[in-house]
Amino acid sequence: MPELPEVESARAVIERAGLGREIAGVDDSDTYVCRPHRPGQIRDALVGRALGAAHRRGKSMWCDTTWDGPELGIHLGMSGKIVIAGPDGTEADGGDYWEGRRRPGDYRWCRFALTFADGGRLMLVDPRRLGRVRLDPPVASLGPDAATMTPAEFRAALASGTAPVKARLLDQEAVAGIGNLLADQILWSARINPGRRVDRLTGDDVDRLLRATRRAVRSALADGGVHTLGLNGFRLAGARCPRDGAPMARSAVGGRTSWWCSVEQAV
DNA sequence: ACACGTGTTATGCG
DNA sequence: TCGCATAACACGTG
Repeated sequence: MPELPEVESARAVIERAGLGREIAGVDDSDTYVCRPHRPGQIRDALVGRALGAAHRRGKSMWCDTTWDGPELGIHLGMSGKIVIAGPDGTEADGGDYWEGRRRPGDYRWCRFALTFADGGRLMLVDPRRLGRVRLDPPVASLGPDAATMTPAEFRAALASGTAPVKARLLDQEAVAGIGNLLADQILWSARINPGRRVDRLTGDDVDRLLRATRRAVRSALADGGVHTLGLNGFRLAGARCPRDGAPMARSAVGGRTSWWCSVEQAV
């Protein structure tokens, strides 16, 4: 399930296998995934064009389209995956985070598809349908990308308000790209309780959070996903902190299940 | 049967 | 209007 690193893999596969191929057909019939567009609206806007550059900011990605066409925005939601098939049906896909839950050629959960003139297809495969495809997606309100933000941008994201620090890390308008697993990893790495209010963070706390964020994002990008991070396997009932062996605590913070070391990250 | 979920967003409240 | 909390969304999985 995608956070920034998985979305970057999806963007890269589009860049590698999806650009410059003439779009001959579009299946935009899933009105939930393609909301607020009407069926056929995305098709009419894209047929005859091709995808240009593939961009990403946080967990949102979008492609330019040729002939001054609209941008095509794709969000993977909780369970989306990009699959690109060549004319011969050979697949390229955007990462292994589905861990074998889908076999090549299984398109039961295809919610959106571009059919190229060469016979290939670009698909959004998404069991839960929380992914989203839309023209000219609004990305201006997103915060700086967690992979490329400056220290000043990160400090600014934490500089005002009273929200729990984890809720702020998850706020895509503050910083774009951090999801639930990445947030737990960052807070564990920086030894900060997820419920700590941002106005109670010291300068040193913020510095540790910045370093932990860079480390976690870079590591997940290099290793292929958030499930490769150190806390993986320790967000479980009965788990003990891999650093000091203390019990891992669990509660909901920022509306999401959160795990932290009951000793190192005590309030 | 039932609770859970790696994301987003509409709604409600102070 | 702002900042924050919560429920809702859809649906497969354990």
